[in-house]
Amino acid sequence: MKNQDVLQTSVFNMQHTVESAQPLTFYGDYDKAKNELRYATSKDFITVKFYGNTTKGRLKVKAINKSKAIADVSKRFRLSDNINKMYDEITTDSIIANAVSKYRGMRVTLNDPWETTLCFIISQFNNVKRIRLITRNILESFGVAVLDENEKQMAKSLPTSRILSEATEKDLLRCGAGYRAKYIVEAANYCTNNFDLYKLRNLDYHTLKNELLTIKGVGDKVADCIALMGYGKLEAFPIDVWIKRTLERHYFKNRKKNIKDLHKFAEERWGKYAGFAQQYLFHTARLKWI
DNA sequence: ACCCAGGCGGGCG
DNA sequence: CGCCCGCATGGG
Repeated sequence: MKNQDVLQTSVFNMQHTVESAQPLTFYGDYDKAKNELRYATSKDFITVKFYGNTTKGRLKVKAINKSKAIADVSKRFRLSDNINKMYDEITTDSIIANAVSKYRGMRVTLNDPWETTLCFIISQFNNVKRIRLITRNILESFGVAVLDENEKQMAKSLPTSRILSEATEKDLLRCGAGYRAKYIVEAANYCTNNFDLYKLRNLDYHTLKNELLTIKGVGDKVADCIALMGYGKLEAFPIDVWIKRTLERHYFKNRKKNIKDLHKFAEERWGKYAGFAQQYLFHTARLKWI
């Protein structure tokens, strides 16, 4: 069929999704004018272009293996989620309502566990621009060539943990990773030789998070990011500086709260979709603060 | 020049 | 436990 390369969407906004600082978007290439995203998987180079509006649209996918690419896009953007139900569950107040109204259609993406781990180790005590820079440098230096039918390189995909376990701290310093360089090498070694990220998919959220915390360089916040965007645990609620500030400002009259209390607050208020709520609060705070 | 960034590990009390 | 500090690097 002619339309095999098209995915129908409803309540989907690619721009908000891509611009909200998620792993796919750290190493993918997004053209805002065309509303087109290009990214490499380990086996293909996918171009996905959005047509239509948030309420109703379609995604046109180009790749060597189109059916697999379609499946990848659908999974990454979580297109089969009942997003309206999720909005109903998280819209507890005007703060969230405004964020949802502004960024309706923004999805929490579902990414490869190792890629997510790598991206969020890099993210710590860093800004989005530099996360993207470092990720791109690692992609350039250690990425795996993705070939077309004629054995010609189309792109590079992010290196596996095995590949990065062969790298040295110095190599990663050259990529701009700074003091995180040693965390990356250690995590790559650990996830290659002692700890299989791909066997954790069936764990419940709390067990998963405790497992992830055994990786050096992964603390409370990064573990939640990995659980949320690498494993799809929507109840995971990463608390970074933006979320902490925005919660304190809007829900605690600017009073300082500790991380533990904020986790408790988020769990009680947004429950199993706390991470979904978090993405809206984060994106709003990051773009609009001051 | 100074401050900040999707925090974390380690050390100390 | 909880708290506090140093940490690499580039952009505003």
